[in-house]
Amino acid sequence: MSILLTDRQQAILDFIAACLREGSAPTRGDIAEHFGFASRSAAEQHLRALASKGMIELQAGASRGIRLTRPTREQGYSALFPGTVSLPLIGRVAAGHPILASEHIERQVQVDPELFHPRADYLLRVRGESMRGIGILDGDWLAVHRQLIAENGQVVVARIDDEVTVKRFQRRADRILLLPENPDFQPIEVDSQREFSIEGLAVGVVRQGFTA
Amino acid sequence: MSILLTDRQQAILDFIAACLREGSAPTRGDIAEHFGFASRSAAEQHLRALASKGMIELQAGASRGIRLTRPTREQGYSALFPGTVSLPLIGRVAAGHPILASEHIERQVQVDPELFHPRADYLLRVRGESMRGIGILDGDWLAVHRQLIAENGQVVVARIDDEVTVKRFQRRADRILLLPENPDFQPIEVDSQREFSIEGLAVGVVRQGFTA
DNA sequence: GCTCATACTGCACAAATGTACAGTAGTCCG
DNA sequence: CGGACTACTGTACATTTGTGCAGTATGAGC
Repeated sequence: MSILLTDRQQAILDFIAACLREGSAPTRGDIAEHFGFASRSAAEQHLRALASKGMIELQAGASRGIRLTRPTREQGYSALFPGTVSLPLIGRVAAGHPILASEHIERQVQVDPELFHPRADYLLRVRGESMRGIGILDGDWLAVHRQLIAENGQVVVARIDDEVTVKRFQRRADRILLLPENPDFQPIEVDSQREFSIEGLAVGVVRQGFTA
Repeated sequence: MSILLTDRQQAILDFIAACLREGSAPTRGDIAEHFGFASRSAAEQHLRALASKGMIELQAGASRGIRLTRPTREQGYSALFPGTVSLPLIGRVAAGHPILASEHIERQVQVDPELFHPRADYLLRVRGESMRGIGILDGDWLAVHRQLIAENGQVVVARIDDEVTVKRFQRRADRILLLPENPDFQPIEVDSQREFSIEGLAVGVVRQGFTA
């Protein structure tokens, strides 16, 4: 069995997504009626196919028990997943703890992770003005995609000796530079003495309000 | 009949909202089981009460046919209404047309309007660098709350002779000033010759990505 | 040609579900 | 006290719905 969906299956999946957007999953009868099937069994079989391909999950016995599982990203199904339309907001990161440790999560924020490219995994509360030059201000929420490597010039969330910071990444032959975007700040030079890791890539900003 | 909900009715409503967040509305049986009712009729009657008070809408005959109607905002039901968890993104605003005219809407963006205070009504694509000083860059999406008046110092979306602009608002005895946040730009002075109106208050920013 | 997968029709049955009606008990109010 | 309202129990029945089984037609691949 191919993992790819047939046109028909894709159409069924789209219809299910549309129904969920409207409020509730379709019944077999709804699907049959919409596609002009004379029999609900046709719908049932399509659901089985979609389920076996991992696109949906069927709850046995329950009416309208259809859930989308893994969203086909490019279609924007993500809006239908309660768990995925929100992002954790990370506040003060304590030394020695992973960023996403639950004690750092201030709240869940209703922002679609798929809004950003690549997808955002969490929001990090920015402290300081070192990146003001590219419009990242103190208090802003930085959308971050988790990844361990970066290319020169990318804006990253990095950890140096247990301290988390946002800077532009620059790898030289012999050392790593973390560049601020503010003339009032000095570049940070990372030598091998210090523990260094990249936590993620900055993929966006969310800001609430403006000071008058 | 009071329009206010009893404690029990509020609890039922909360449960329905919770179920919808999980994916689908509850059946009478689900409600009865959750609250320990021996009979599904108890659930049915509560649903009737909620429906007659306008809190929910019942679809006759359909299983799980419960919809929330008016969200009690402060409870965060807004997340359950497909129409209210997203904001329209406004692109280029054509002269002479209201901002929210449908031809200006580029797409719907999954961002919770309640994230901002006051609530955001739409997102406006920012053009130009005139507000760079407070971190509003070219291409950013400005979250805007519709309102027709503003106080001195607030960042507003204003319309001057059919042109839409984002500036800091300053009312003087004899004239109105629109102040940029960028030394490369000059303040705009609005005299009585020109048609002027405030479209809304800037309440936040959403940005996708950073240029390397 | 045979086999396999897709895409359906048709029938059937049991469980889930919506819904109506009758009745009990407590509270609040005039 | 009687009446209205809330909050339930209990029974019953017609649909709606999920689900299984058998069968037809079509196209792709060997």
